[in-house]
Amino acid sequence: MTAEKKSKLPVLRLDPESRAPLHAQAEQLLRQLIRRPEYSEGALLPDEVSLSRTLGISRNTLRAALSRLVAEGCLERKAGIGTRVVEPRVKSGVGAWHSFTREMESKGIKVETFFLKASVLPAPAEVARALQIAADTKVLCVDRVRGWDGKPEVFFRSYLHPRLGLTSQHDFRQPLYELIRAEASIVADQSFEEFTAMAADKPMARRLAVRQGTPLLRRERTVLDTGRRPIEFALVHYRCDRFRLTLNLRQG
Amino acid sequence: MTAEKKSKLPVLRLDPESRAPLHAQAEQLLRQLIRRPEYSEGALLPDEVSLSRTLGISRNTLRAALSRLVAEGCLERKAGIGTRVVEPRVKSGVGAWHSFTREMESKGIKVETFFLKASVLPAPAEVARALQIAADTKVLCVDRVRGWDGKPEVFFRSYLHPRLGLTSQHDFRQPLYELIRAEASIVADQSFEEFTAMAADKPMARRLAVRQGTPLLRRERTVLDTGRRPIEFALVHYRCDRFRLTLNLRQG
DNA sequence: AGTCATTCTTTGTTCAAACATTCCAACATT
DNA sequence: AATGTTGGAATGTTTGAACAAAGAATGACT
Repeated sequence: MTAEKKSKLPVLRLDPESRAPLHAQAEQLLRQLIRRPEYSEGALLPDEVSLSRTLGISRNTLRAALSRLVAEGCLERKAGIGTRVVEPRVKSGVGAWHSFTREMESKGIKVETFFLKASVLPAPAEVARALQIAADTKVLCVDRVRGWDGKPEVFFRSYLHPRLGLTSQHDFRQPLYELIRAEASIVADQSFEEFTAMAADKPMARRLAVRQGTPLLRRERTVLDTGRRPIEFALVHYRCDRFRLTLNLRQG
Repeated sequence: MTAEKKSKLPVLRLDPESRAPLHAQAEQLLRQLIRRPEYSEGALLPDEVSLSRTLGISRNTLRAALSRLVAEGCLERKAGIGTRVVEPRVKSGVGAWHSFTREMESKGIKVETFFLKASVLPAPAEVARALQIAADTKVLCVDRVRGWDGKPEVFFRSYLHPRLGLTSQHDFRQPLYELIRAEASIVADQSFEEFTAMAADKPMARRLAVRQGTPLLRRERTVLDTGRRPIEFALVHYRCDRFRLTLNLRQG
């Protein structure tokens, strides 16, 4: 038996008096809906056909509202599965990196990955905390650079949990998550994230081919597996002049 | 006669071989299109009906692509006018604050503004640089708090250029840009911005009704007038638990 | 000349319908 | 038990159509 409960159809009613468009009203109702406790734990929403019938609007109109909530990071849709509320953690609005790569490619940008080096070293305190291991446990640290048109744009440093059994002998030119998936765990699309602004120090400036002191965006990211155990702690640095942060109101 | 040229229909062709959805392909083509010089200065795009015919897709499918570019800030649509390319300057991803207020209200959130205090003081170095005035020139500093449901969410500190002729006697409970507009300049929708993460110090914690040390988002914003002269330098502080930053690739 | 109503162009909204794709679960087969 | 197949349920894609609303241009009237 699954932990997923099929949710009963909630009572939702639009205001026929309002001059606001139906998709806007639906969006607002959905916002209220997913703030309710029964939806706050990543539960599945009713399917689109039922929901549109409940609201008395067409499926297209409902989907317009849903799409905006998805774009905002409040909801997540999967074909064949359903629509679920994204857990209100400190989560990326961007989603996992591999989906970002896909998104880039859909925009006609071919992302290239360069492997720099892999080394085994005692976990720094911050890394040990994120991976839930004892400090100074040996972890694998992989440095990579991504970019396009031959120019580096993003620097990745990944600390991988020892449980994965990866060594510096593996081929890190292929996508990291393929490697992890092949090796052991299933990567869950969950992560805790944090952004900070900083200036490029000397090694970082070299890696990204920018001048020292260039503004960078530092992103910390902890990726979990399906059992909610930490798999990877990543430090990612973006060039501020190539990436943009936008501010959104958080739900709930 | 207007400076607007009605643009000729550009030649755009989708790839019938591609397995990518039509709306994604259209989005990609539009991205290339608006990067061309004839569209880089805020020119009007061809109307939706013609464009959809040119692309060989339905108007609905085209609009899906357009809507994403609008949401991203690349395009701007107005009923009765058309769709124009947004100028690719270093511009807020959020747009001007008053539009954010409007957006909030469209979501059913009534934004309230509280005026705290206005004082005249010598410009700190950072402020002087942003406003392009000599250090220690007397400037007007206005502190305000915005929020909803009676709870403070955002703290604003605005330093206003002396050229505007505003004094602490003005009524700062009304929207600031109305005041500026009435007083002198025309506010251009242009700004330079920067985000930083920080922890709440004592006075900030009091203003936002949070505990000291709460993570905050600090936003610096310089607003220009139509003549590209600085009007306002604003320091805005958001509660990290209520607002979210998302990462986007910058256009251009 | 100025003002108002009309009309045209353009985006905004909404619907119904059909088919494709993805995933899961149940069943059948080895 | 392991594997393969199939069908159902969900989202994804796309179309055509009609009308609403906003803005600009036109023309009529004062």
